[in-house]
Amino acid sequence: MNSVPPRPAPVGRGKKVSVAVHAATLAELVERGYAALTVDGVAQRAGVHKTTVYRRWKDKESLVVDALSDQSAMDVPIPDTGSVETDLRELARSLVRMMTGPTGGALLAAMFSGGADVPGIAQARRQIFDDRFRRAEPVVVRAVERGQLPADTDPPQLLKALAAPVYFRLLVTGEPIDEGTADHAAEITLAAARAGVLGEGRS
Amino acid sequence: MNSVPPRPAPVGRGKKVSVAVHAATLAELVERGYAALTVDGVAQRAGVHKTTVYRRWKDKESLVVDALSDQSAMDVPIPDTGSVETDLRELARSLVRMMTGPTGGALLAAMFSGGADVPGIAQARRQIFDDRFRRAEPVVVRAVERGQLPADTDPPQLLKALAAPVYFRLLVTGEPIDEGTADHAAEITLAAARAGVLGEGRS
DNA sequence: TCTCATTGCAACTTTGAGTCGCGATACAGT
DNA sequence: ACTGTATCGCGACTCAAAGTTGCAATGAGA
Repeated sequence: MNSVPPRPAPVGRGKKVSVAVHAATLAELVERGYAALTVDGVAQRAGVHKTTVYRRWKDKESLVVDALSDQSAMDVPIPDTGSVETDLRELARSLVRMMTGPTGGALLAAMFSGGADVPGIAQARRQIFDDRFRRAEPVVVRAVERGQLPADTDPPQLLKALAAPVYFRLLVTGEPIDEGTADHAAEITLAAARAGVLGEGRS
Repeated sequence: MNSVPPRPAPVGRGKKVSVAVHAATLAELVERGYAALTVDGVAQRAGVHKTTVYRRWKDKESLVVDALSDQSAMDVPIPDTGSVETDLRELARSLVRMMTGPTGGALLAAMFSGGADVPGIAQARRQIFDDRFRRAEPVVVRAVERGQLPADTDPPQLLKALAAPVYFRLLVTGEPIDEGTADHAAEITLAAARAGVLGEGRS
């Protein structure tokens, strides 16, 4: 009967607003970066009033974190070619593609270009990476099963070794990133794995 | 005769002020990070008025970049133990030590936690790394001469491979950094170098 | 000692974060 | 179609920090 349903449909017209603000946040993030992003700017781009944004999100940080979390559900194709070399190369290349694409740009901009010390953003970032690594683990597991890698190879560790050179370029040296970067990272990781230094129980 | 020397001694009592502001900037950087750093806060800590800071530095960015450049002349001990394993491990460990120390903390805070997209800071960062890599190159050169590494091993590339895992932890995954991290990075790099994937002409 | 550059000081403008109250409106259930 | 309520628009507000300006005070060098 539900004499008085507390919140049968609490989302009124807010759904569309939410979507618009999300999109606007990502867009502003790409164009201006986190530091130069203004809530008013996001609101105007979304065709919404500033107050409305503040009614839905606590502050600038929450707004960006939320927009990021939404975007974190990006589909990462998990290669399965039967060869570790090819699989790792593909994995690295899709990472590069993500980074250089417009969507990835927003993510990276927020996560590293200004929001690095904001607790919420740091946490969201970690969550995104955990998720991504977990989904890529099968690639390593399969390689071990095929006998192409040492039995004690630790999947997360291998995946981190794979991603590290790419991020190093992006964040530290600022060198351009392309397929060659990905292929090189795959080579390094493969050599390390075969040498048995990506085993469990290592830091 | 110099009837009217343009600027015989332009630095009046400003020298001490400059030093104090520099120190204060670094200190505030460590405590609050780049984003939360206020010029007024720096000025007060330096025992100087805000206006004075603005008279010497164009804005917040210039102030931080300048303080950073000063600090960039940190001495990196270059190991020479006769063994690549030990040398690389030492190199990585001193990087970790630098990162976890108070001085390194200021650098990292400014370079990545908020100032990543500020052009001046990005440039200063690149310069610092170039310098650091150049000074460490002899380690690789010596190892090649000793026949411990393939002849075509590219020093900068090896050093980047060495640093990448450490920075990845610091900036991306946020995992704690210690000696184990350094040792692991050295192992990975060594395996890659021996496999010949750190040669010249690779991206 | 004398002088001029440098500093201290206070008041000012601007910009963006975040808040509040009120009136307008779109959607839900009937 | 009608009505009630939650949501939204709007403007005005506080607050903090960036950056500027004019003037008075002072310290270091000739």
